[in-house]
Amino acid sequence: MLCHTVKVSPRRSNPQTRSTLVDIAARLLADEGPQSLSARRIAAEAGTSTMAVYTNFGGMSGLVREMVYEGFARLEAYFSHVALTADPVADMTLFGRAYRHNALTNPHLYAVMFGGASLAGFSLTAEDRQYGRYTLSTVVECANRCITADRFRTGDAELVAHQLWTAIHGLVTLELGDYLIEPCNADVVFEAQLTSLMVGVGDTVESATRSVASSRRRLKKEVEDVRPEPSMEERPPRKRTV
Amino acid sequence: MLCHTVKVSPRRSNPQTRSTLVDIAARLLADEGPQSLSARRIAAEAGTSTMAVYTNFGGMSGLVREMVYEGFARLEAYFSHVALTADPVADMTLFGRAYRHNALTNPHLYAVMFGGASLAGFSLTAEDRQYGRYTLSTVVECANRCITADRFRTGDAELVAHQLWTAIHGLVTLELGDYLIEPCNADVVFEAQLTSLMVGVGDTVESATRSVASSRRRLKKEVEDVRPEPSMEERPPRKRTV
DNA sequence: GGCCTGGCATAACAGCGTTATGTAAAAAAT
DNA sequence: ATTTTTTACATAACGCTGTTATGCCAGGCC
Repeated sequence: MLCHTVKVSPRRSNPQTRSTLVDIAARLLADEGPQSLSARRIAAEAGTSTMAVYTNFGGMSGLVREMVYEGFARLEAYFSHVALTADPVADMTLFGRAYRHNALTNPHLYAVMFGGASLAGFSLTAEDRQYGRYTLSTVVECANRCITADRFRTGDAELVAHQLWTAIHGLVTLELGDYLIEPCNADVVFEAQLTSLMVGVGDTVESATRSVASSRRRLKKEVEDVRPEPSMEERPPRKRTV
Repeated sequence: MLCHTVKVSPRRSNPQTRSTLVDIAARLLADEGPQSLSARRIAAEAGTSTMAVYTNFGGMSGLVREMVYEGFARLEAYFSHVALTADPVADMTLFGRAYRHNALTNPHLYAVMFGGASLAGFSLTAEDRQYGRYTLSTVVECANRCITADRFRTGDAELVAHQLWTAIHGLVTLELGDYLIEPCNADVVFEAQLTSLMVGVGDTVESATRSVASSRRRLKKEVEDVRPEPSMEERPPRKRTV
């Protein structure tokens, strides 16, 4: 008979091991790039064997997926600190700034999340992408507020959100790829693009310019100062094996 | 040694070997994706040893770089078939369509060129990126024509070109990453984005809509029907061993 | 107490990019 | 025409990768 298999729990995995592995992997990815992210390296720094990666995550792909979820959570955390003000277009452009800030803060992770960078044979599943797409719902709501405030022309908030998302994503991707240099450096293109995007979907040049300037002023306090709080669980102090 | 198979080994730089390797590598990348692109696999399919990759390209990075240049040339070939008409905005949006068409036709190659996908430890040099950025000059010229025709507001053609490039690039990247699904599929977002982008940099909604529709009609004849001519050298007939 | 079960260490396997070495053929020099 | 030099390529090895088969042994259950 196929298993009503059982909840006998003989030996629980060390709860520290799992988070330690993710922690180290994230640090390696951030500090030394995707090339240095190997099961052996991670295991060595964690003081375990490579098997820990397989019992905890089923392989390197599982560990990378864990980090991707962490990355989505971090992006959402930034978004959650964007205040909803009486100027929805300023809020919208601040979402754009938050998106870019998150990408520049975790460039390698961002490349795995959205850039299609294949890390150790890892590739996103449809479910993973749905997770990522879900983050957009905040932006869709903001687009709705822009429409009801008569700042945006179109009635399709989801479509507008996708247009803004893809545009900002492209800028960020090329910025991370060192494609944007003087005189059209990333900052210049980004600021111009924010205004153009708002105008493109219906705002006037004057209003858009004002809102973009307003969001620039709000950036530091509402986004950059956000501390990356421990997202999944409390980070236990690093385990040191002798 | 009883190597009775082939006698085809002129010692001075067999001209066939080099192009055969690039040819096979390109086919592997296109048909089976980046994972299948290994020196051993390429050498096996070419009937040579892996050393051929090193004497001809200095390593896998060199071979990948060769393919990237080929990819740039192909994009430029598409661009060169965009006619310069009396409607510069229609021309401009046709450049956008050509850009997207090129990316969808060579998705894996495009990912290496612009997406920052690291293939076998390959990464673009500043020179490589300059090569890629050079392709933009055609778009900059077109932006200039849009400005002098009073269709675009801003005076900085290079900046406008960068805005359009990054926006379209982002859409294409997310499309290739399967992030754009119903109801906001890639086609829907792309068409809406083309119009919005033109409006964003100064065109009126009516003119932009007309020009976008015009470029849609021109797409097949001026872009999709372009045949990928042999770019680097004449492709010799594939050499068959045994 | 003894079960088991499952986390993890050890070691092996297949594959990767790369390189040291050897060979033989083409080009150059005689 | 012969010798010398050059160099493309084959072979095999090195160190690396992700993954897995095996075995030990620490725990929660009986």
